[in-house]
Amino acid sequence: MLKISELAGRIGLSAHTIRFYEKHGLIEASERSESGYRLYSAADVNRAEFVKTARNIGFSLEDIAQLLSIRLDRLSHSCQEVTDITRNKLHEVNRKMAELEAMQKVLSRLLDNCDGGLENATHCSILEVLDNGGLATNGRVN
Amino acid sequence: MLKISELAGRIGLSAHTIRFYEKHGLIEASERSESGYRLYSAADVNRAEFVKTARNIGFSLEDIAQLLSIRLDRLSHSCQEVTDITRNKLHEVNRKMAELEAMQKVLSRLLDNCDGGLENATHCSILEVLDNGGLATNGRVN
DNA sequence: GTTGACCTTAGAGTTGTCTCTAAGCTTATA
DNA sequence: TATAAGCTTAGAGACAACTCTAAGGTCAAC
Repeated sequence: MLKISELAGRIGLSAHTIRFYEKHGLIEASERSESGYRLYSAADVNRAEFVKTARNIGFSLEDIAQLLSIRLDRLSHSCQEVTDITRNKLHEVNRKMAELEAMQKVLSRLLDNCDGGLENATHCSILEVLDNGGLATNGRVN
Repeated sequence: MLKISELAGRIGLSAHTIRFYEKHGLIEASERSESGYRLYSAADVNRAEFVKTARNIGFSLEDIAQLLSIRLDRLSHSCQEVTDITRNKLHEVNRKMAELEAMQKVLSRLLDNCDGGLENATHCSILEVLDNGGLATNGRVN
């Protein structure tokens, strides 16, 4: 049985975070010592590692809570429920990527058109674009 | 002179948000009516539009505050200061994109390897991967 | 037996960007 | 003149995922 900081070291989370996850139902200690310390069994460690892996992949704590409840009772849940969660996450990631790509393009273009020298900013092309409502080439930025 | 909701309609922000931006020094009303209503001049509107455009591009409110102070006194600031802000933002965007791309790859691969059928989740390959610490092909995921 | 590392709890603070509420005054319309 | 829409303020609440604090109990080593 591991104490909280041992578990923390093992999976690469702080003890604070582990308690935080516990409060949100993600990780639990199946026992307590006489003095009240959390004690983690091998199964607890596995569960915590599951949480950490899912977190690393990018699942939200809420996603992970759902995944855990499926994991806990695989017979009552379909494989589809798992792929749904995963697919939703992928869609979310794709949406954010598209946003970031748009930002990336605009920022790159702003930088391309501006020499960025040490002269004063009177004729800074970036400020001009911002003043004029955005880049105007293929449809407005905003 | 425009009242707050007129400005709001014009630039596509809520009056709430405009007051919020004011509190953070981004937008200001150069006058008040006798009854205390905010009144926005053409210059105020330009400034608000600048803020909106910069926000649309993805600059943070803090970035925008800096850009505004440069815009307000272009002679005392260099063009480089503007490009620095822009370049930092671009780097931040690139960093986030890389993270999202990693997530995208993992999620896609998880979905590829799982049929997602209505059968129960006993042999769900996604849960298995999560249980085993991530995808194992070219270096660990986590 | 004392030091210092570790554990406990409840709860507050952080970050960024809003979003909303309450309580009350002003303005426009019918 | 009544009513509705719009304005004011200070301040609270929302969201996600931590992160930290205070005040105190426990444990191992020297």
